[in-house]
Amino acid sequence: MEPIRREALVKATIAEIGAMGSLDVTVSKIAKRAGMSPALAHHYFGSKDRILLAAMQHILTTYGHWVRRELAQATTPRARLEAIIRASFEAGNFEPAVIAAWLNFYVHAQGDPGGARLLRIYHRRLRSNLLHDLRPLAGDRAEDIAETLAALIDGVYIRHALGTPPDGVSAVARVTDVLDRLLEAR
Amino acid sequence: MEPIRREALVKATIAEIGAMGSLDVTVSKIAKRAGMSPALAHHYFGSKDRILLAAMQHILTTYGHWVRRELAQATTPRARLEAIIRASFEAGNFEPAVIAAWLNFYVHAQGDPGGARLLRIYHRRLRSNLLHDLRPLAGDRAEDIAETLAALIDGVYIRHALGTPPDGVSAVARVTDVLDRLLEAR
DNA sequence: GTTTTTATTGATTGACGAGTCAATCAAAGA
DNA sequence: TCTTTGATTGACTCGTCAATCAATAAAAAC
Repeated sequence: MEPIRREALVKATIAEIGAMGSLDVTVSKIAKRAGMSPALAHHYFGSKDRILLAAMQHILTTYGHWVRRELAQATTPRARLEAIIRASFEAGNFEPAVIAAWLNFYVHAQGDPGGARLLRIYHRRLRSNLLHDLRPLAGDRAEDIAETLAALIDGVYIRHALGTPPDGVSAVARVTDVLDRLLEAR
Repeated sequence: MEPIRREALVKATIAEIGAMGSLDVTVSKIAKRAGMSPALAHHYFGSKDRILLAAMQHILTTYGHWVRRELAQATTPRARLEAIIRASFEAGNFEPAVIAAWLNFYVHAQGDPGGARLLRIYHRRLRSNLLHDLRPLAGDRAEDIAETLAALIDGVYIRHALGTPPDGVSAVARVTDVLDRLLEAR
């Protein structure tokens, strides 16, 4: 029973965050959405913070799946880089719930050590993924380019998430274009 | 008396946001920090949202000053572009309070129309500033480059604000480097 | 068939915070 | 001097929400 309830709560949490557009989300609403009493949510997670953290973790895990799925189809370093970029702009990332969760994640990472830890993991993973395939293409400029690409991915994501209507395809095009310019440069 | 109180409240709000690391900030705490009763804060601003909005506006205004100050010393389009970039990574932007305010600003922009409006203004201003000096250098590629630079600035800012210790100088270097690569490319 | 364990909830508590209001205080006019 | 007006506050209301707990139902173990 426990794993079922936990999963239901995590999904309900993400949905609720999406509906509210912020982390100002009540345990009661989450529980109701998951079809149980607020008390039961506390029973399984102990506290509201733990529920939110589990939701963040779930989103990162899902993102990890996308990266691996895209990577599986790529062979050359260049193709693998594009795969990583494509995973970052997967349509699922622009679901309102996911956008809201990411933004709030950023906020939470300032104070909550658990959130900060998760964010560091995401940063490190993205960086090392990029680095692995940049090395053979850019040599000792790889680290610098990786940092730039990572920042660009975050920036483009935020702009698509907030301002312009989300468009994964053009987002990928923008980042890959910069990638190519940086690679061709001496 | 009114303008004095309003300014004190806005400053106290920013300080309090910085101290708390989030927009979960109480009117009471703000008022106490500004040396007055909570009731008085309501008297002058009407509601908590208005106080927060005024704080955001204040941050954007300050940023605008920095841009103009940097621009005043630049003559060539290339120098002006660098000035805009430099303003975005001014040390003041990395004050914990300002970082917290920006991040929360992003979150709020999702739901609150006032916040969304302010964010649009910031986006448009940055874009048109960049565009103005990119046109003579990049012709019809200017719009595309402006969009990329804007995203990169946001992305680099967030990474410096959250992860790596903030370093305005290297942030500026990273963005200007990309700018140059994009300009030199055919 | 009885006991133990697990799942579940309704009701409640305790804290906190936004916004209101009536009452004071002080200065500025008349 | 009397009065009006703006500044200011303490006390209060009302709502919300996380967390607790005692009680019940159901299943598992013995």
